Amino acid sequence: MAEQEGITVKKSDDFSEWYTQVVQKAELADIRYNVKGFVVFRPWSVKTMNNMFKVLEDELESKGHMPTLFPALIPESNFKKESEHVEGFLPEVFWVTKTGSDVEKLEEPLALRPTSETAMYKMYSMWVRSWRDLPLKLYQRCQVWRYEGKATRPFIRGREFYWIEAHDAFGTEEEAVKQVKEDMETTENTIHKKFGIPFIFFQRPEHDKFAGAVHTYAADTVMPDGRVLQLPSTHLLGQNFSKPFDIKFIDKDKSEKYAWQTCYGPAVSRIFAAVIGLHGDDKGLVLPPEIAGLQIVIVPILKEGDKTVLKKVSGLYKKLKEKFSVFVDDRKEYTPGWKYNYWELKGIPLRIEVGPKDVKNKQMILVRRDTGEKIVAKETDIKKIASVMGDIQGNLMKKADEYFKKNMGEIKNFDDLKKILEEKGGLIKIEWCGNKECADEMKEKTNGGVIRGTVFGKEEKPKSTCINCNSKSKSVVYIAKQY
RNA sequence: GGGGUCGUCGGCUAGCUUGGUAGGCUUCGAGCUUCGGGUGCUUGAGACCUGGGUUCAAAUCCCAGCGACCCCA
Repeated sequence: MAEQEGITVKKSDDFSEWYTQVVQKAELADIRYNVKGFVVFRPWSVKTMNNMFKVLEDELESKGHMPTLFPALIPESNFKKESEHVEGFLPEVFWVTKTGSDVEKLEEPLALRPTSETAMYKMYSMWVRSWRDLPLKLYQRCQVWRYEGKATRPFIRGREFYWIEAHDAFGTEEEAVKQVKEDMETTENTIHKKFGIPFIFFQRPEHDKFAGAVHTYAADTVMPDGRVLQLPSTHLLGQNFSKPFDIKFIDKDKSEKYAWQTCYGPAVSRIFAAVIGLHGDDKGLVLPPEIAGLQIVIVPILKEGDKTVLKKVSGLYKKLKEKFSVFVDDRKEYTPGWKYNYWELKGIPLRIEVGPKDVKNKQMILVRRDTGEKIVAKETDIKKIASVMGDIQGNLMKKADEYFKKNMGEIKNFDDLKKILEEKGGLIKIEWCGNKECADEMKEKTNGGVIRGTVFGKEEKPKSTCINCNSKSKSVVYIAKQY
C-alpha cells in the first residue's frame, strides 16, 4: 500500500520505468498538459534548473559574455538566409501564419525559433562595424521549439525546451577556434564539476554537423541504460553565417572582412535529465549540493509537551540559512519516517535529524542522501555540515565518472560490436572508413548504433580497417545508441 | 517515420471476452490517534479521453481524432 508512494522498480532493472516514476513521484514534471512534447515543469525541478542556469550564466559572464534577450519569432526571409541551416532545421519549425480570428493571414510567416542564429545575426550585422566592436559575445536564456519526430520524454526530449545559447563573433579565425575550446572549458567547469555529469567532447562526423557549421563538437554522456545523451554542443561557424547575414567590419588594416563565428548551446532541461538519470537511485532523485533546489532538510523529532527540540532546531536553522538553502519540516501531521522517505524521493542532499536524545547529548544526526550514512555531529559543528556537503558533491561526481569509464569500450570485430551495443550499450571505440553510407548501414545492422565522432583533443591514428566494410579506415571513432 | 500496447476518480487499477447497478488501494478534506524509517481508526469527496456510429440500452462493440507508454528506424 504505502509503497505506491515511492519508486516501485529498481533503477538497474528497468531504467525507463524508473525514470518515468521519478519524474512523476518526485514532482519534477507533469505530462498531463496533453500536447505532444510539451510538459509542465514543476517547482521542484525548476528550483534546481534555475540554479543550473545561474551556474552556467556566471561562468559565461566570467568569460566575457553579456546577457541579451531576442524575440522568439523569426521572419521567414531571415530564417532562410543560410541555405544549409534552412535545410537542416526547416522540417522541425513551428510556423506562425495567422492572427486573431483566423482570418488575418500574416504577410510574412514567422518561425518560432528552433535556435537563434538567424534572429541574432541580423542584428549582429548592424552592431559590428569596426574591429573595435569585436569580439562580440552574447548569450541568452530562452525557450526554443522544434517539431521533433522522435519520441518525446520529459526533460530528455521535448518539442519545447529551455536552454542558453551563446553566439560569438570574432575578427579572426584563430579567435573563433579558441572560443570553441573555451566553450569546452565552460562545460567542464559547470556540467562536470558542479552538476557532476561526465562527458566527452566529440567532433561530429561531416554528415552529423549542426546545420550550417564548419565543425560541430558535442559532449556526450552515457545514461544508465547504456544509451548516450547529447549535452552541450559548440559549433565553429566560420564565415558561413557572416556572409549571408553580412556581418562584416573594417579591420585595422582598413580592409573589409567578414566576422568569424561560434555558437554554444547547453540545454538545461536536457542536462537535468542527465542529473536525474546518473545520480538517482532506487529511492528516487539525488541532487548534487551545488545545484539542489533545497540543500538541507531538518526533521525535528517531536514529542508531546517537549519544546526543547523545536527551540534547538530554530537556532540551527538560523545558523545554516546563511550558507545553505534549508527547510525545517516541522509538520505535525506526518511522522518522521514518512518525512525521511519523502525528502529522499525528492533528492535533498543532506537531512539533519534532531530529537530529544540529541538535545540531551548536545548533538545532531546528519544523514547523507548519497550513501545513507548517519553521522553524529556536535550541535555546534556547522563546519562539519559544510564538509559533508563537499563530500556528497565529490562522491556523486566520482561515482558518475566511474560509471562513465566503465561504459567506454573498444571492439575489433563487428559481431562483438553488435553484441555489446545490444546487451550493455555505452561508447564503443572502433575504426571507420568515413563514409556516410557505411555509417547508415552500421546503424541499421546494429539497431541504432550511431557514430558520435572522434574524441576532441586526442590524436588517435587509424591503424586497421573499417569495422563494417573492411576498407581502409580513416578515423578512430566512437559509436553508441542514442536518445 | 514504422510497429506494438493502452486511455476508468488527482495517482495506480478491477470491470470489457458474453452490452444493462462502475468496485478496490492510494491521494485529498474533516475528526481522533500517533510521532527516532511511509502510525492506526472513523467519516466524507472524487472517474468511464474526445467526436461519431451500432443498439431499447455502450466503460464494454465499430470508426475516426487526441494523448500516453514500449520497441524499432
